[in-house]
Amino acid sequence: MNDRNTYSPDSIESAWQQRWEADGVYRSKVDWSKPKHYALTMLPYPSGDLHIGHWFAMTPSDARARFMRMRGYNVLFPMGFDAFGLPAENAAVQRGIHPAEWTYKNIERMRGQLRSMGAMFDWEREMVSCDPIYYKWTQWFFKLFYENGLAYRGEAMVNWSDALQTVLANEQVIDGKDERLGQPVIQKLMTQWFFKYTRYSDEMLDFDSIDWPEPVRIMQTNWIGRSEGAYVTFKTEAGDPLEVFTTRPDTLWGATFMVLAPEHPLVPKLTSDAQRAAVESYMADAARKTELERQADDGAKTGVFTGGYAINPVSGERIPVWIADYVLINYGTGGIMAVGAHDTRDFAFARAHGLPVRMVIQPENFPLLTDADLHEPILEAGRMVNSGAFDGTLSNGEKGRKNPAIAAVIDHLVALGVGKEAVNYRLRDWLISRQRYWGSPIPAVHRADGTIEMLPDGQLPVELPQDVKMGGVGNPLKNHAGFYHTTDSTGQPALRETDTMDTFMCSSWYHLRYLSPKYDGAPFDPEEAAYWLPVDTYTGGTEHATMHLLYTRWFNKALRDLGVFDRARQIAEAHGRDTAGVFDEPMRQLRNQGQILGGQRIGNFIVATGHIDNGKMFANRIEVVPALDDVPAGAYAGELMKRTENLLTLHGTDGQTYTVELVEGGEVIIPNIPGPNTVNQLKHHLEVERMSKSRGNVVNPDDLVREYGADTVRAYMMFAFDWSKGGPWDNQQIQGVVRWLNDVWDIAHTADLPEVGDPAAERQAERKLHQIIARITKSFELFSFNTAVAALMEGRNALKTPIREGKIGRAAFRELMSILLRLMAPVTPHIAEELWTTVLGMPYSVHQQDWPAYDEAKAAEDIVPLVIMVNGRVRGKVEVAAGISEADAIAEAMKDEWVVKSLNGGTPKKVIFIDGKEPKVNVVV
RNA sequence: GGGGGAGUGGCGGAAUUGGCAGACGCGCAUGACUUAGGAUCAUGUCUCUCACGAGGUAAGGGUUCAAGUCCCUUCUUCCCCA
Repeated sequence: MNDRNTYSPDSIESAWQQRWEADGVYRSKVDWSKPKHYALTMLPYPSGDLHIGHWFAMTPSDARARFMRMRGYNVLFPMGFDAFGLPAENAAVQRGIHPAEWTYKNIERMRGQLRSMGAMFDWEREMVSCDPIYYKWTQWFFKLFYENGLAYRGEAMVNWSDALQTVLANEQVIDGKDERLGQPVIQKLMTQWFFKYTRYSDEMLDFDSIDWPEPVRIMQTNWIGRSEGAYVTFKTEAGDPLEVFTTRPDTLWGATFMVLAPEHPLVPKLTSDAQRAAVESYMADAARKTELERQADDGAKTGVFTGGYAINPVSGERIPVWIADYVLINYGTGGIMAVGAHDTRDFAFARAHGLPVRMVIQPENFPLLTDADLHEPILEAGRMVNSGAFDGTLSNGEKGRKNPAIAAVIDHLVALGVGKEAVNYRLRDWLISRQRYWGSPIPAVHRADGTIEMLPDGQLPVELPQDVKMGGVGNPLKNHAGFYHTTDSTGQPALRETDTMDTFMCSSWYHLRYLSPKYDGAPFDPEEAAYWLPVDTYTGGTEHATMHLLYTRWFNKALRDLGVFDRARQIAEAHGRDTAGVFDEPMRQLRNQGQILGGQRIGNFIVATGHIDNGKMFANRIEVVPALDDVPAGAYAGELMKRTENLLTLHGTDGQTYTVELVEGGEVIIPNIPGPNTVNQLKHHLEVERMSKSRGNVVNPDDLVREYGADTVRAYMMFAFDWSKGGPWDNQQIQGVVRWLNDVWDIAHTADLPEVGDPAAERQAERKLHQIIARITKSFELFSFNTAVAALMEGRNALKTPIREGKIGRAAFRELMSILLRLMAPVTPHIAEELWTTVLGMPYSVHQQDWPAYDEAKAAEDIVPLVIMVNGRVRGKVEVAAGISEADAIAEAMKDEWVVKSLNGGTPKKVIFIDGKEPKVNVVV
């Protein structure tokens, strides 16, 4: 046995990787004679190490790109790095290393790890978003948008830390305090850069031309949040106009109060002297809350009466005006008319503050209730009541003008000059400013007279200065005199813009830079774009459904309208390609993979104290401790496995699982986070989480590759999970993949093949392999990678025994192996190449071969089982010739013992024949 | 609070349009390989039943010749967003 050639991945994998690279096997070049396929997978952030989640996302995408290539497409499958962002700055602060140095070191390391996957990435097309040759064009796009009215300056709330004199990202704020010093963070209005995201709202709601998953389309649709309705202008008692947007103008007569955002400009004027103290105190509280906290619905809505009143423009009724922080100033008009009887939130607010409600829509067969009798809002369709001349008008539950009541009221508002029909969007403009160092600078200067000037193209890129001090107080770019103080185009002193761009800006166009990463005449070479665009298949996680994927669609539409694709379009048309709609969307097909979750996190423990009831701990104190040394008697202690709402699951040192519920008002103590915490806070620190470096909960793919080889890890990633779902990591069944590849290796090395085999066995093996060609092809088309690998294993099963028994002859063996190895090539590229080229001596490279042709005749079965059912239950099976006729099948079934017995001499009520590869007869008695 | 998924053996998971539930694996059991076995091979492995058979896809109800798949109610759970 020792002299047998055993499969050892290390001895072949890196050698093949080097050879493929040297031979340029995966170089993708424009070739108008072939159909193209641009396969794109979301690029990684260079956090330091590739984790198993990257393998899970990328290796199936790679396998599919390889499959497309074997099917005759010219495939582009590039890779790069989304390299700007906060973690690099954090590393700089914590370790005193420059963000650029940290980032490039990580990139270097991750390139090596990515190569170890054996993916078909074309490395000559790599892009790095923090490289000046990349961000030069990010800046160029910014300028283009600015010059065409798509970029503007506006005000927005930021998290401001007085102690650090800087703006913080949401994730740097924990429970209202900054994560570095634990000092308070407040909300502050600042002037910042925006893109006119809402410009394409309606177009982005149209998904007809793209094949994207339904959940993503729904999420984007909700995110954009188009609502049809009307603007209605109320008046304050002082006569100031007070405009609100409503989707329900048909309920205008039921508006019994109004609610404004605390920041609304009319609030000071509306506020009565009696209410002034309460209003001002409420406004101060609101300023301390983040937008997220303000919107969080805790049931009891807070709010304060201003003491002022407004006049309802249709009824003339005088109604009170309140302020509440759930109404946001930068949303809609910053105020709402409240109809408690027909809106859930307004109803809750009215009941919480003792405000009146009035029913103005009466559903059919429903009583007309008074304020006191209304126990919940009425959301159904009905007829208008209590609405003057409009009583009886049908409100059919539709939105906008399709609703007769809404249409009638809008017409009335227009006639009175107090309102107009309007469409409102939940979507707000894209705030792209970041008050951070590690991002692309904005190529603008502020002149002394307050005007803004963009730098000429020749001066791009504005490079980030290298000699900055990170981690101090204030903005490093403002503190850098040489960067901050500059001159304008006329040589006058000016201040450079110190905001940098949101990294979503960088990732909105990276798929274009892959086309020609070194090209200097434009963001991309139009010759390349003409051939490759758009992206045909984009793969990545659902977490990007509403942010990145919507930004990149917006970006693409803006570029299209600004003529950036014009040259590419001309070139494509010159090659006879139909370009209708081609440049409207960046990615034609999108598919999402799920997430690989980590196992238990090691190193953090919890001690919970309280009372135990029925085995469950109701804790009034939960403490995070470094070790379980001194556990008080009666406490539950262990590692945190899981958290849902306020329920924790602990894994005790005794192996038991404990359930802990935090009681109302119970305290949570986490050493790193001072002050009172909630169970939610534990999430940041302990929970079973997404695998990512920052959470310190990592299965290292390098170790797996060292132990099993890249092919095994690739195949396992594809085999062990439903790709669209993901799941908790577990390497239990990797052994099955190891056995499979060992078997294939041994099969390929079979030494003593007979010259002539057993024809029946050969035919059976051929049939099976042709069946799996069809199944694997289908699986790849559907991104169903686990069934593809399962079918490949069946291929092994079909060959293993007959070959060992000497029933497969030399010629048949070669043919069968040629099919199996080509089918395996996308999944396990190294072993497939080794066996194909070196062991069997077929023409290099297996990756440049055609996908095996499916022959239906070869796949066909001669004999199939006929399933005989009585009343839908299987009662018998007989072997019949494939393609049996309905009459013959029924005749066969009628002979069946069960059928005869069940009929008991009578005739069947009904006989159903189901044709197909496996025919069935159902006899109903 | 809003939105989107998902519930199938001990485990991961299969199952176009409704058409033999449990493919392919893991694990486990028994046996073989003259010792051992984290190797390999063979057989078995949804549950109950000696068996004939019966039941079974979170729970309950419905449609159908036929339901994991369609409809209604309930429960559990994950993710995203605010």
